[in-house]
Amino acid sequence: MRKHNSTNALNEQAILDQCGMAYTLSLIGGRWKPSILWALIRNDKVRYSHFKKVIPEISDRILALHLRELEADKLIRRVVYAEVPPRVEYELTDLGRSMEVMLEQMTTWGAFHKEAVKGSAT
Amino acid sequence: MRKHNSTNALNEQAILDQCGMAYTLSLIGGRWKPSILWALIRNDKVRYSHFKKVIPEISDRILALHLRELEADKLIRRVVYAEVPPRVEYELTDLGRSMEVMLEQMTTWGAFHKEAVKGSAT
DNA sequence: CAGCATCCAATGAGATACTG
DNA sequence: CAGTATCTCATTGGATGCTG
Repeated sequence: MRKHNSTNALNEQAILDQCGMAYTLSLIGGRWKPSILWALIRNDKVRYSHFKKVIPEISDRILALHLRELEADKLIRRVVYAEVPPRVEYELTDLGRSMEVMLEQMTTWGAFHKEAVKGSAT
Repeated sequence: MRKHNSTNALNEQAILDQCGMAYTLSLIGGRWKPSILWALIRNDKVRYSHFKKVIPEISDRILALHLRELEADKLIRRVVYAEVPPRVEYELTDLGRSMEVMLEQMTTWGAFHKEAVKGSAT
């Protein structure tokens, strides 16, 4: 059977359900989500254009897409100012803030791991 | 320019370099890696066939592939017993153990987030 | 400025069959 | 038992151009 309705997607669903860890990964697992989150953590409010400044390589599509996903996951909030030159700011929600420690730990561990591997890790 | 040597890959490299968080994600970011790691955390030694028991949906290819990656990243160790019926056991390295707390935190946060979103998250 | 829409490329994952 | 090889498909990410 070649044409099933995506084993991949089904599998993912199953995993997300059974393992909170995979669930978490799915929330922050986009290519650029770490960078976006990071920018939000360091700055209270971030404008669309600011994202593009701190993450120059990202494309509009991906940025907008990831922002929407994060918003849908209640991690960030989108604040629109109905002004003449459109202005939109993004900020972390409480939920978003609640993952700061986790993200910092990931950063720390990542650095630690990188060191260990470079050296003579077991 | 359509045919560069993978912007995607280059981007990923750049991210990994600047952000330990993304680096960490890249280590545990495979579809099944969480499950594999989880199995390793709960059991000291896990045989190839055991993985397939606890993760029935995984295919041989992906399992072997992920195991190799984790091994390359020094997170797990592959112990081969040159016996008549081939036996191979996998276990966490010290480095692998060092991420237990992080993974647990991710699990906890994931559960927390799931609850929050289900309710009336901000 | 902020952001969609369309289209294309690259990666990751799955099925199946075969081997030491 | 514990894989490997090949091949295909799904998903994700990227480039470009257009709009309110």
